[in-house]
Amino acid sequence: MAGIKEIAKITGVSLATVSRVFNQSPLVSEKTRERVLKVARDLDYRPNVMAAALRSGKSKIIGVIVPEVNNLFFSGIINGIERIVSDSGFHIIISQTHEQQDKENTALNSFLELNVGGVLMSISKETEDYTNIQKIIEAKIPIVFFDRPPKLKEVDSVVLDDHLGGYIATEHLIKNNCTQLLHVAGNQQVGIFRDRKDGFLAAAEKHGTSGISHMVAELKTTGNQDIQRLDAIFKANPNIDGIFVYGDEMAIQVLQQLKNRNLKVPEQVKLIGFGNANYSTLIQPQISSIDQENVMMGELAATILLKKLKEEVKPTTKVLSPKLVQRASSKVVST
Amino acid sequence: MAGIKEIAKITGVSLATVSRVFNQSPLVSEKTRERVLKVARDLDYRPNVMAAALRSGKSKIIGVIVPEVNNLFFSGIINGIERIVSDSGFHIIISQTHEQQDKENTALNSFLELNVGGVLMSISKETEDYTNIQKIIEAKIPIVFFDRPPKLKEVDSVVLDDHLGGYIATEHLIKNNCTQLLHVAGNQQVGIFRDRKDGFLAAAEKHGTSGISHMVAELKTTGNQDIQRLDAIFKANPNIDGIFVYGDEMAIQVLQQLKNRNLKVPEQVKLIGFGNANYSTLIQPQISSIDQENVMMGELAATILLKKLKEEVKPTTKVLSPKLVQRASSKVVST
DNA sequence: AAATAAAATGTAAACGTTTACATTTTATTT
DNA sequence: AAATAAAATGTAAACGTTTACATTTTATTT
Repeated sequence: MAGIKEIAKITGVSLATVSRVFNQSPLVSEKTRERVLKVARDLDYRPNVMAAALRSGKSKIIGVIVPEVNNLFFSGIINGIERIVSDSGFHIIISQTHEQQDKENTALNSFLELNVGGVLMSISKETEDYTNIQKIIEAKIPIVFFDRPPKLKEVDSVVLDDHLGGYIATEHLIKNNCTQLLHVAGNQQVGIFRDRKDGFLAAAEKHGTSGISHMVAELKTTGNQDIQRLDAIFKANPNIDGIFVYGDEMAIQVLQQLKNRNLKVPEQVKLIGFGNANYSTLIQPQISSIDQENVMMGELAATILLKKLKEEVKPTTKVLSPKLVQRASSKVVST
Repeated sequence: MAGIKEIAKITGVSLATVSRVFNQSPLVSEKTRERVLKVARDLDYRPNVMAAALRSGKSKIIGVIVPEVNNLFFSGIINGIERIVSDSGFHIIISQTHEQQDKENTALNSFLELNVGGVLMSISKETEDYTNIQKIIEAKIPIVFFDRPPKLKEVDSVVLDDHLGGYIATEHLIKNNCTQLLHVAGNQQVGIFRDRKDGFLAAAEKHGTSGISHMVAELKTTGNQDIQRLDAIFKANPNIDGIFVYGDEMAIQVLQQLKNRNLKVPEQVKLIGFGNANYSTLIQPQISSIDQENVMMGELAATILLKKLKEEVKPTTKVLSPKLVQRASSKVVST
């Protein structure tokens, strides 16, 4: 495998100049640049990233940390990241935390060992201790957070306006003539679920004067117990005609329960989820949802990171607006 | 950050000896080993993987290539790989092909640039040209394939016995009193889908003498056209009482269609999918499926790779047996 | 045309390891 | 106890880049 040395010898130029060509240094004349590039192409030259990393202390690797990879939301983000990073010469290394702080720490330490050039991450639900994140920041490694930033100031992040998402979903139900609203809320420990609920409450209360009533059912456990609690609520409140569920997976379960109670969706009850998961369309009726713009989130986070790798930029927080995706489960049916 | 040099100075031993300690060389006495490790711990020493990679020509990175990361099957494999690799000192780098040969090539070239220590991969559906895979092999980088090996001899691979999977699924239906069997088959270009169909045929034909009849509907397009063809089949063959679908996602669609035709599952028709996807349990009735042992597949592939990294081993092909997961959709209902 | 500034190139050391080979120490055999 | 073999350690070069600093070349100013 040819190295910078051979190229230097053949073109009759020094090592430094060849190196400059590959690092897009402006300090090299167009003529020699072309000559070097030609020879490099002829020799099928590939820069040795390890050597460069060793000398410069920075590798051409971007570390990505997500809670889970098998998840439409995060895999979409990854796709967005890949798209932006792919032709920047950087490599992506993905680590999963499975929502565990210690796995997150392991990943961050890995990144330090690899001298990654930058980090893109969404912190785990469990994470409360930021010392490992601070280590990255202290090592002057640029880091951009997406979806779930830590509670630190002066960090770059790209987040979704979950409050707006909850608001949009609720308003959609109201516009489609629902008057007795129910929000099936997720674990309120999690910030985004709180925001969705608050969005629901804001929309419901805004229209409260015009005969709209609303209630919230917060789910705590996972599994059957929740399902039973919900069923009790449906039994006690047969007039519910609009349901906003905090996530699509649970929305499918809710749909199932409504069917069991012989409630027609969307004729009697309209339903909307959150997340725009792919399985929202597998089931009949297909479930309306709130799209989280995850691909764009990944693209944006990666774009900000790449910019930070080039120049000093002030920390920014970018807030994306979720979008309504209407499907059969919330359609107005003319009677 | 302390390096090998500081440790050498403090312990009064040479660079080489320190290096040997960290590379578990047997050529170092217990006494000095302990002394070195103690000092290393005190200094919070972390080996510089870049330097090691540069000098040795092999990095402590394992490259993993999967078609898609947002997929229960592959993400399970990744989890299995992570579990095995995690405390081996290796880092994992995941690339997706999205079933495209050129993305696969990009990933493989990336791996060469990074001088990965080993590769774990499942080839894309599109891949027919193996030159990039050959490059890896020529570079003497150990490589282990999982689920979809290339048609090359002398390669290590861990695969699933899809034929057996099809057989098990079909026999399960027969045992549960189905006599008019339908197999909804996937694209027969794909080897594993052919195997599943052949397994179905083998099981059905074995019992053909005892009044079992069977038919196959091969799906070609994706989307609505297939659904309509299937519906026509259901209409023309109202006696079908046992259906084996090539995959869980399609199984959900089939269940939907059966419901639309007011056919009760499992009372009138029993249904089983393939893949044991998580959404098989979201819907009512929960769908029986064939588990692909993906986590074990990942663990095995990683184990084989780690062994190859240590010593020369002959290429092996390990065949895993899929397992029946019975749920409500194929239960015998006492009348 | 000489003096100066700017652009382009070159020199050589360094990044932190690994490893072939050499040497010393320790254990084993005669 | 000397001779030999095995185990442990050491020396020094090398992996392929980047980069601070020095030098040369080219362009600009006087």
